Amino acid sequence: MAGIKDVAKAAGVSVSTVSYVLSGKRSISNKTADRVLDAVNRLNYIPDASARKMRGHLSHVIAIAPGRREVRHSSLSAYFMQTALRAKAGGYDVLLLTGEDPVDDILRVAQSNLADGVVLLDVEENDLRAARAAEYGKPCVCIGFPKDHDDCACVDVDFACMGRLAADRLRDLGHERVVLLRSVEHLSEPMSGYLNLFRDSFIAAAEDRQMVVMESELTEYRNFDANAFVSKYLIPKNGATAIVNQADPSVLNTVLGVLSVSGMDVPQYVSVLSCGTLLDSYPMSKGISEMPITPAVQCSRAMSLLLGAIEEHHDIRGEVDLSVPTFIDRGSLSRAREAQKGGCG
Amino acid sequence: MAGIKDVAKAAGVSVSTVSYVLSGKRSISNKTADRVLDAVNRLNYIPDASARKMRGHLSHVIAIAPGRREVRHSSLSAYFMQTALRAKAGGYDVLLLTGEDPVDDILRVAQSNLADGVVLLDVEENDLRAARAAEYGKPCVCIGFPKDHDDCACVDVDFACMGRLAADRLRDLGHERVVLLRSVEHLSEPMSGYLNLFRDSFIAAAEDRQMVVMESELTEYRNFDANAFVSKYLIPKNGATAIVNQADPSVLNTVLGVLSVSGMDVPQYVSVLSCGTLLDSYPMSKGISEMPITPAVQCSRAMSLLLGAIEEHHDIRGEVDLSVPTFIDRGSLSRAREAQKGGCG
DNA sequence: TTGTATGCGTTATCAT
DNA sequence: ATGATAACGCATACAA
Repeated sequence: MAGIKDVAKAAGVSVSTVSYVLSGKRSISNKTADRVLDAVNRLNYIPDASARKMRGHLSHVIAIAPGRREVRHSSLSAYFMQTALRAKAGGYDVLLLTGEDPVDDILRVAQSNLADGVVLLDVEENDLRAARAAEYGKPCVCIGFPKDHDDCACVDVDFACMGRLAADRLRDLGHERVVLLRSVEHLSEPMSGYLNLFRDSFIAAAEDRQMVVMESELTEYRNFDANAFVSKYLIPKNGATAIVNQADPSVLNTVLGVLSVSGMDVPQYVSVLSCGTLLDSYPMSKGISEMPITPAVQCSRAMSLLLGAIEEHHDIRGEVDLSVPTFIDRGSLSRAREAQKGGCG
Repeated sequence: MAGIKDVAKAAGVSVSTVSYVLSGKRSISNKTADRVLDAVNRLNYIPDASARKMRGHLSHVIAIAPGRREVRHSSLSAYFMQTALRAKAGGYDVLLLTGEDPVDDILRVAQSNLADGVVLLDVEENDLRAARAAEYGKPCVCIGFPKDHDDCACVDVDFACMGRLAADRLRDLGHERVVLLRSVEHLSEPMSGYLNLFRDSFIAAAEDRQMVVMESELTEYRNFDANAFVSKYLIPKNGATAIVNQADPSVLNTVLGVLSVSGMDVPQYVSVLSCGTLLDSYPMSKGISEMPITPAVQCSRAMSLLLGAIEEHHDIRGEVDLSVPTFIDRGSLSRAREAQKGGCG
């Protein structure tokens, strides 16, 4: 591993000249610059990251902390990769923490200056990592919305808004009876914040609009019975005309299979709207319209905030950045079947 | 951020005493040790990672490099997390690279000494990252089995062996006609190495054993038609008595749905064996026996090799560590239906 | 048992 | 336009 001294020697100049050629922070004659760059290439010189940091006081590394690792989270790698991409675009690398002893890990990498900032994933309503953000001594941003966020910034989709938008959209299509399909993830306590944010807001908005909301039972994955679900909520005369899905794509897929076999076409017989999910990278048996989570958007905003805090010394503590939910039409929504028959409901 | 000087001042000792108290590399009187540790706690002192590294020449960071990010890979986060866990157990942190410009990224972090070693994920048969491992100047281990692995170590499940074991197991149960279910991932060129390793070995072994292997068409996810698959390969008189699945769990799930609806019970009518998949964290509609990929095992071995190379200066270039496939019985295998009727085939 | 001094590889501040 | 050198925070060889 050649160092700056070797380059200087090879180019016949001093170390400071080499440094300045590389940083461009003062004017250098073309002749010396060429000699230096030539030596750099010949020796394959790359500055040592630690030594560089000792002066600049920035490691150009941000830490990313997933939640407890036992939480099933199929979109986790999307958040990892998007964070890494955005970080790299800003000249940063990403350090991946494990999720066990989350606070300890964050404290260690933050206080040892291994990382310049922290991104928190899988943030729960009562999140210890967020609550203790003040101790990190480094800027911290949550992807999610913890109750106690005095010392960190929060970036998330506006799930309360999503609930209202979902209710509006279905009501506008004449749906008056809706069933909410939820899956096992909800069984773990404390429930993941955003799922409940959406649920509560959706139910409130739906009731405001005189809609009836049924909720599927919460079961273990393996015990989920799509036939029972369809029989109970969709077949009866007063069954739902629309499904709002919050469950795992696979659970939804199973339901779609039963609907298909039973001749209950989507969207003619029943409309389906999936909320807070990420279906586009997932092989669904049928296109399902969706108000998705948006890892790319959230990670991008999180990195903007974080880099602003690190490099411009912005104080981002307590900042909240909720983004308006997007809607992707994949053709699984239509007017409610009664409304279709009876006219403009 | 308190430094070692602050601690020394607060404890009324010299910096070297503080350093030695913390490292335990020479004996210290209890009295001073207590004073120092007290000061350390009071000031919340954590040594600076970069300064420490300047002496030790180890950053205690390993880089993990996923393949091209557009490759769908639902188990990616399992590899990330397992690597991070094993690394942390050895006192290392994990730096997550992005997958675009893979070689550039690796060169940068390796040559700048940001990372002490490299783990390659999503390794393809012709993998540029593995082929150029010599340039990294740091030990490198692949999870996967590239053709050119002169300059890195390889850790993987022995997929060739898995193919033989799968053929044996089915043949022992009297299955003579088997259909191989594969999914869209295979469409991208070059095909992911391990999928083909298994396929080729399975087909060869099956033919050795006088079995007939059919292969499902390769289609896009959204175009996969489970009904057509079942009609074509399972319903005919000379249809398959067993399915060997290499496809995405969701694709398999769809097939299981069709089988269930058609009254073709698993395993009474048709046996199912899933190979090279990771079903246990996945909500299948029915338990499926499996010879799975094993992220925890591979990551653990990869880290052992890597840390040995980093810390004991073992030369691991060219080493290949293939682990014997495991079998998980979830009750989806039984004797072939003809064999059941006709006796000991 | 403890303290002093040096060096790790850079960058920035002087000086030339 | 270029060179010499101090300083970053720590670990260790050496001195006491």
